[in-house]
Amino acid sequence: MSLTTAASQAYEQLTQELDVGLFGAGTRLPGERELAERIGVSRVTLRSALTALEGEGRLIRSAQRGWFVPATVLGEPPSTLQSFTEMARARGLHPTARVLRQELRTATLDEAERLRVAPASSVLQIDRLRAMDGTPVCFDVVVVPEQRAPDLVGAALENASLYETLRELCGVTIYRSAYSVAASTADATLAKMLNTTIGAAVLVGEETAYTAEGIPVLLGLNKYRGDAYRFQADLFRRA
Amino acid sequence: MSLTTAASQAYEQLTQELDVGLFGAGTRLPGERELAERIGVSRVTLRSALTALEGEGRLIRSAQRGWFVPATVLGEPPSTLQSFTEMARARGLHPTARVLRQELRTATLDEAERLRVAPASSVLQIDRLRAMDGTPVCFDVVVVPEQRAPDLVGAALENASLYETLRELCGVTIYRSAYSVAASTADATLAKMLNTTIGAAVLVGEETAYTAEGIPVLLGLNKYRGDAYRFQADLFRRA
DNA sequence: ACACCCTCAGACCAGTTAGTCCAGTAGTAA
DNA sequence: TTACTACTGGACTAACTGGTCTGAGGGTGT
Repeated sequence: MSLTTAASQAYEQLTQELDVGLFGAGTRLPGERELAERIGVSRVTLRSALTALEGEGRLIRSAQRGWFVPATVLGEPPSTLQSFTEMARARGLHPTARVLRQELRTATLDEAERLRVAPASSVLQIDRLRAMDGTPVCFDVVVVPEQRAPDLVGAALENASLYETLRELCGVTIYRSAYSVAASTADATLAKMLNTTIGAAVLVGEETAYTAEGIPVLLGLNKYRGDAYRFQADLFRRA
Repeated sequence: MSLTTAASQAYEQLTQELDVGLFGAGTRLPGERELAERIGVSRVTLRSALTALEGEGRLIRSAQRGWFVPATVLGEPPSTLQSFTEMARARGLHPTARVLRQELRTATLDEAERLRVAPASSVLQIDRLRAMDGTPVCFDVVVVPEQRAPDLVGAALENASLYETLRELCGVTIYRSAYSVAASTADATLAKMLNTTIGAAVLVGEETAYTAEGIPVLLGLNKYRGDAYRFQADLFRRA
């Protein structure tokens, strides 16, 4: 407290005033000039204190507008597209992916339509079994037109993130995905793969992924163990 | 990309709201004054953001009339969220809702926390059984704090849309919902209600709905027959 | 003596804000 | 039709904000 420097004095006083709740959450602080005068330091010194508080996340700066007390946000991340790999990492788990199949074939009529490519053109199908910390969680089928990602055909996808590989190897960045999920139950084959029982709940996700230009580049079918996965999103209601 | 200037902040928010389809294609945006207030920015700043969006062709300006979302040019699949009622209408089916329970009780600790109200404060619980053309499809539990929607307690909710009732009767408009879905199976009670078998696939949705100000006003739990409902959403990747 | 760092007051800039006034639009009632 | 009213975007102003830079004072250590 009896630190002699003006900067730390300003810092201390601001910290205390924030602790006490003198400035309500989400509100704007008084202007720098006014604050500086009240605390009894110059604006330059005041700013160094404010910047320090910003570094600690206790204040938010907005140029030409003012300093704001962060509003207590307890909200989840907004409707963002998170890949399996990213989600696992965010939870501190170790994601793995075993490739069961990776080969070229001709597209079905339905696939060609959804991917907007010529019927019977060449597509790459990839079947993977995905696990977190060794526990199988998801059986995953992906279909990509060869012409939109030619370098993916022979790529090493074992334990790799497909989204990241697409971006780094093929220069294709996924921007938006149309996603739908439904509930189903496991048949014998799936039950064996996911190490669960026949009839167990399964979450089935269908995905069509697009670039920012609106070009469809990927069809996905994910079958998650019902007790191991939860799909999250933010929805907005139309006015 | 997190420029702190107010203009770019407004731009980012508008972009996202356009992305998630908050404003339907071809519709008029709310007035500049209203938009500015909601985004928390002055009208002048808002207009610079709107002008930028216009330059990208994402908005159309019409003097003295308003700002419009261009009608979808390409075959962009506008796979926005379909509410229960909307989905039913889209298929030419007749949606109904039978109220099984509608009474006040005290909130659990968990509910109080999620709704940000005092523990043990009064909440209204509504249980409904929703059907399409007479076929039960969804069992639905909703919890609303009494203080945030006092007029809902005795309201007639039979076959009504809860969101619309909230808005018209209580002046509460839902802006965003944090939604999560998981797969499960039906127990005896649920199987009987949904007219299906024990062990059948069930899609369980959990919702926390917020106003534009970020105040949580509603907790929802929906249990859909797995063979009768499919959850759809567009997801976006954060830049 | 000197160099160095902290602090200060001041000035200027560009972005932001609240506010006012205007002209065109749309809907309604006479 | 006509007149009226409420609302819309368009334009502009004056005041204010943080961001940046300058030059001067005042300590401290060498």
